[in-house]
Amino acid sequence: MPVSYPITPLLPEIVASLAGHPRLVLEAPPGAGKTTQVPLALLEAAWLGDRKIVMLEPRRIAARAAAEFMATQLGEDIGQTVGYRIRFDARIGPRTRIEVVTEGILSRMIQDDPSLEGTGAILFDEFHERHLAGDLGAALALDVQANLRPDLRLIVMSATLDGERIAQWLDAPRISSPGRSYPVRIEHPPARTQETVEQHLARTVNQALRETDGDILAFLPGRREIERTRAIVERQHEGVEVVALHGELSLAEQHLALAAPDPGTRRVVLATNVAESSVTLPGIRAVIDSGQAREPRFDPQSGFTRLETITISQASADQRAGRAGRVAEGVAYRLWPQSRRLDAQRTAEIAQAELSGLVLELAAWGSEDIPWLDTPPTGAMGQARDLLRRLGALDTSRITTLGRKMLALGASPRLAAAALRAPPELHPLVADLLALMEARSPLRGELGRTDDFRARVAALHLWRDGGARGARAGSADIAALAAIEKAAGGWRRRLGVRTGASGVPHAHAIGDLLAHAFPDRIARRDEGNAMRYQLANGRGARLHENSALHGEPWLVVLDLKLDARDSLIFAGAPFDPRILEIEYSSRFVTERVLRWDDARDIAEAFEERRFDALVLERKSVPVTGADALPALLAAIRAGGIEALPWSETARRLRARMGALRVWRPELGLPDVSDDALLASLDRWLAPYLEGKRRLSALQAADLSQAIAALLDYDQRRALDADAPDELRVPSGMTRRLGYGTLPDDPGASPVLSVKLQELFGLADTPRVGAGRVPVTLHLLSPAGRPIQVTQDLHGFWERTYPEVKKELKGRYPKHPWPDDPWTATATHRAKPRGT
DNA sequence: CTCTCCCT
Repeated sequence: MPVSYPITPLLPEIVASLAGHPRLVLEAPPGAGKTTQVPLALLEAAWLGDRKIVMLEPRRIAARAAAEFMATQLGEDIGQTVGYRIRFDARIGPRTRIEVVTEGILSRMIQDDPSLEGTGAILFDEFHERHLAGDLGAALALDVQANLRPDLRLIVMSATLDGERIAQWLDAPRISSPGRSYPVRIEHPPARTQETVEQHLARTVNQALRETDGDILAFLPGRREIERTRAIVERQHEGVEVVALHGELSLAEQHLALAAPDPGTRRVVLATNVAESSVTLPGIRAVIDSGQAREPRFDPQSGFTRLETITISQASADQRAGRAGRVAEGVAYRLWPQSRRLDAQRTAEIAQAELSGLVLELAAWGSEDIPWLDTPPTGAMGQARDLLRRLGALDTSRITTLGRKMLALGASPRLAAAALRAPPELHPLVADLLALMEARSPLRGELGRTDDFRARVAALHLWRDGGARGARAGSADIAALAAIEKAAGGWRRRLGVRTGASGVPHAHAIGDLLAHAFPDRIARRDEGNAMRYQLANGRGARLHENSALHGEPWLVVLDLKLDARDSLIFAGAPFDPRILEIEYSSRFVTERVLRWDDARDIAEAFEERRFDALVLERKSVPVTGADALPALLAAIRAGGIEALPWSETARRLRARMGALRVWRPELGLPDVSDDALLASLDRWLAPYLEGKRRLSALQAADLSQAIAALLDYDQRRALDADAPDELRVPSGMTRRLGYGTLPDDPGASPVLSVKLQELFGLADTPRVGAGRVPVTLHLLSPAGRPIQVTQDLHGFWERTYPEVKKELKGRYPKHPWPDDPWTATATHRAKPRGT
């Protein structure tokens, strides 16, 4: 008797649509029967011939369950018409026509046989989850269909789907099926001011207990929030069973959550996203949704992935609410305002994940230009290529032989690189590391908090050697160890190893192997602070207070919490730094590094030996003229032109040059302003710095010479003539000209300070600048007191001198004060010479 | 002193 499903009436339409068009989008909510009924219906399609159907499932449990369900429906055993293929486990027979596979398997199948010989249709189940492997598989399949296999049928199936966009991407018709579920009433209980999510949720639990029958499922972002909420709910209610459900729980604990509660007991399940898709809970009548989830976000800048608490999408909210309507009408309480708009769909994993596995697949495929639904972001792609080059999987952008082997091994690129570098005698240990690295830590209790990764390996070995009694009571989850051992067995088969590792490997064996997987996360202890480490990628990290790794000089960091300052190391293993010399000799550089020590006013040279950003050795080396020069010039640029040892001579020389440049531009004198001198240090000053290590070794005389050398011979002669240092006055003495200070006004008239009597006999103001600029006379009394400032000596003699003379005569009677200064003899003494 | 989930 064929059982009827909501999707059953649509099956002929689905088959017919695919006969006319090789792609289809099928939207059907949970309970419609699409996962099991569609593959069986396609089996009868004429266009399929005797080809196979491949169906992708995002989870191994779902793949196995779907295959079993279909086999049962056919009245067969699994491995006959219907089989499955997941990692380390396949039940496929010679007659198998429907293969249910997990997402990673499809890219393997396509890479191994791009024409997909013998496959007539591929179904992508639960495509709305938008896993990385699903997106890649779909894009590869579309590429195959477009270029090699136009007859290949592709069916994208989903519960909640961005149907219009997907249909456009696929250029495919859409068929929608009703589901089999009951109506769910949506409520938005408002939060009180200052209320935490946990308090709000606990209050809503009370409301749900009053308003509904059956069990309550609440969604929270993480374990911490679950524990806080549990504390509040348990305080408020007796006779209510509160169950936590999250990924860190043992299988036994998860089973407890899934088992039916005692009759008459209301149960409240506090869950993370596990309960959104992976775990099915019976008997839920009310859902309480915090609207939050935690998701990994890859940061290409740092190369690390961190968990972020995000606001869920509308599709997730609907999925969560749907959990309340499986058995009867239900209620969903949403802890956010009804007015808030959520994003329609969740962000695809491809947009926010680490992409080294994807890039390796694409390198093997030979093209990144395949029909993506969402194109992978360039930043993460670039980071992935860098990592793959570092691991030896790519040279520039082509896949290497090692890269192909890594892909064939089927571990993440990092772990695959480490596995393939290991000598065969270590393969048993490698198998354990692959299994342990891919699983959550099996350690529990006190030991669960250790950051020494070796403790996980030790727990596995103890358990393997001595069974459940071998593992110390309470310090490890036996079920988790069993699952890890199963995976390790799979890796052993793939590596061609018969027996598992046992006993205690030497202290560095584990770190030495894993260092090959995380060459960018090699860490060296700080010299000053034993809790701090420097990572090879240039970042800082620290151990937590009770670290078991304290004292290790070298670590490979396996897991950390990213922080702008020092990240916190969650897991690591010590290793022997000699492997770096042996295996990564090309990443060592020895470089001369020059530094200016401002406090000591000295250029220092070091020879540094580095591994990436880690400075391993630094020794002082003599500073040669050639390499001190850049440091000195940089120091001068930093300190400014005034920091140079300017002598009075040099200052005056520079001032005169500045003046003449303005007075006689036709001479083409160089610009000697601060900015111009700083900008051209390497031309005019560099020759005088040669061989010097300290700035103070630059003598004032050097600077004067360097300034003077800015002029050629003709300019120098013009300078002496037209911007002279001093002027001879009628008394026969020479007096200095005062030039303005740069850069105030380089062309200002220079000042000649002179006693009045020294100018007797001089009719007019002396001029400089080839006669273009009168000097500014500061006329002084015999005692040097200022009498008058003027640029018009002639006018002074004529108009002012008669007045001034009277006064000066009284005050300085011993000095000559002639009535006719034009013809008088100039003197700098009290009495004219020879009188 | 800590973290959702999934997979070759």
